[in-house]
Amino acid sequence: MKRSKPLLPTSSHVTLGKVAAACGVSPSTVSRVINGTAIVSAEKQARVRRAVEELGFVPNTLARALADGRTFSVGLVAQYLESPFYALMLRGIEETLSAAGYGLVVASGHWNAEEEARCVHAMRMRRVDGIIVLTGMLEDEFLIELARELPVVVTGRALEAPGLHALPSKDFDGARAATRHLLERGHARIAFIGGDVSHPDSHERERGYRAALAEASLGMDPALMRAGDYLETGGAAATEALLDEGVDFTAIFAANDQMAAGAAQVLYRRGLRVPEDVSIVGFDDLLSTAHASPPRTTVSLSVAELGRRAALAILDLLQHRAPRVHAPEPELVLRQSVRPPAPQRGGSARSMSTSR
Amino acid sequence: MKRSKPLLPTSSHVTLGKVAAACGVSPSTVSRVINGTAIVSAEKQARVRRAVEELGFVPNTLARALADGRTFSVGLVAQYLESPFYALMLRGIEETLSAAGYGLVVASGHWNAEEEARCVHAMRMRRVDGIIVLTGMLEDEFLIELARELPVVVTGRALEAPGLHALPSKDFDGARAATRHLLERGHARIAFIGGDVSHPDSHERERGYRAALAEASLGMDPALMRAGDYLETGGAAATEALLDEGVDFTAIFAANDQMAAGAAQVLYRRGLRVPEDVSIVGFDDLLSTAHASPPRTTVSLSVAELGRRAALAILDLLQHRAPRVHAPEPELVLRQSVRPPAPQRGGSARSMSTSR
DNA sequence: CTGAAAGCGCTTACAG
DNA sequence: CTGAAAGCGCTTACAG
Repeated sequence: MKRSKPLLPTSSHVTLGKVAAACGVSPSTVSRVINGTAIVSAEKQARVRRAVEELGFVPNTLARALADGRTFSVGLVAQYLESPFYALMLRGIEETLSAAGYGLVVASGHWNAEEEARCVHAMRMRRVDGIIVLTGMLEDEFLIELARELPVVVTGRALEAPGLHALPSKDFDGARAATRHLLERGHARIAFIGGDVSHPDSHERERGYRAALAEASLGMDPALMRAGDYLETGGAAATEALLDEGVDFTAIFAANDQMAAGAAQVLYRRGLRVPEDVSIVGFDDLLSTAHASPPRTTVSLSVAELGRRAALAILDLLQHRAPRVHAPEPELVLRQSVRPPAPQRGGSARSMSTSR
Repeated sequence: MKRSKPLLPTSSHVTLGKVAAACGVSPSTVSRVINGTAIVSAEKQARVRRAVEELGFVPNTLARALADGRTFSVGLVAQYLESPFYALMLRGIEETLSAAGYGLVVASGHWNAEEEARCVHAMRMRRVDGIIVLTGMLEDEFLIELARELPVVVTGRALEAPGLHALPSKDFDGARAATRHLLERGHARIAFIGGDVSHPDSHERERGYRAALAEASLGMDPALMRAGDYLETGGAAATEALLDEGVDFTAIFAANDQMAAGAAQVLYRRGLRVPEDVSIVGFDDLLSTAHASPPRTTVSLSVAELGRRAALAILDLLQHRAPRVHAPEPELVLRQSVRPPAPQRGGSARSMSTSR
């Protein structure tokens, strides 16, 4: 059984000129039928299409870009590509851009302004039509100036400037909702594990926690507030400290899911059960959070959808339309890591941990 | 306080020609100093560099590519970007390519040959210098033909052809090691949850399981072998079936970590503890596996490192060197989800689950 | 060491 | 409706 067509019936060596020669029309005409950019007689259309097919012509986007100034590709400055958070974001972005015929050039800045600037520079050399920046450490001013050169979309911060669209997330609201949830379930001693303070959202998440406590007329206990880094190890370390110092708490609100996972792990190791002994709420709603044991309650940022919207925003900008999109509202996702605190017959996290 | 320099001292509108005009040399000379492609008098070098600096010249990679045929970018055909597995891979690839001055164009094929072929086509229009394909469903023949057009690296399969380098992983060995580990710990009733059968590696992983059992002279019990899909939900469903059907088992070997997470979740929900009641071993060593509660034993494929090597391989190919790299050896990572089976005082998974 | 010239593969006014 | 021509921003033999 023979194939009627080769599997890969295309060649990069065939040029528009050769196609033109092959079917006896001018290059201009070939260009026009390929791009549908002008009316061409049906007869020539057919001839051209056949030749394109037969020769396996693969149009050279670079040459096109050089001629008309558009590369149909956008640059993405991410931070840590191995992070499940960026993975979700990337999913949404790639999906949307691909569907619109755009290519995606990615680079990661590792939360370092200089690296991010290098990424931006590399992308400009490649003449991407626009750039999406995922939070990061670049100064607002830098982005504003960049947006004078080409369309820019940035997530995770609020910013207004010509040619620039920002998609800030309501971290404050989300964190407040998470904390309120714990309060409503009867927790009064809620530990907070903060994010990396160099990330702007970590302040907002902490503010949300503080606000909810204040609304409940609960005083702030510094012993309950722990520094973290948005990584599992940070969540684990903070939880260990909490336990080792004998701090009294019945619940933990971690500023992201990765830290919540680290916290859960330490509790597990110390023989404390979630949610029987300690309740936990995280933030972000990573894929793995729903599949933890037990599934963890968290604040969903709809990260993949955020990515989609960032992509839609850059697409708008590229078409000279003002983007209307904004980040999805944070949403509390109830799962099984929260329960009212155990009655105080010596069952707080503290006494259990010290009793071991 | 004023800045001495603007934050973004570059402009895409400055061309090499303008730089040349600005400092009174020919474009050729500017090109030569920028690329260090020929000896230029120190005096002119200095003049050119100053002009480049002052005008904020950003070389146009596209024009360069058109002139000399190299884009310095490579295409990556991934499958599901939101998957933690691809996230790790991407990390390793981007890191290596960036360091070498290459750009990365990503697209996802969603385990669908047609979509993957579309990705490949889009990348060839962009004239990437080479393509990395992460497993996927493209026929071997397709890749072989593609490699005649440009360098290709493919992970997850064994394949030899000119211009192509494959990085198959030893899934069989890994799976056998995982199963042996369970056997050595005294488990005889080991359930196996298989991967998506359309992925080539799932067969190898199943073969490894079978081989280990055979070596231990244990008969194959079909009731212990469950179909999965490499997703948490599949692992959960398989585990539920196992429990509901009252199958007798003391351990589970899941063909990947995501299914292991799903399995653990179901066990948790049914009141079975890991590892006290049931031991679990997964595969891949995703970031979240080390941070599960309890941390799960798994087979590490060193995915990020695999990504790095795939990138090194394409770099070799691009430099007309024969790649020497191969995938890292799978490695059993011992954590806390395995323990010898409980003594048979009615403590098997089966009796516990039915006693609830 | 350096410049003028041709060419990379397209697109797009400009004239029919 | 269609073609010849110029131009996009570089690089690279080719001659000094």
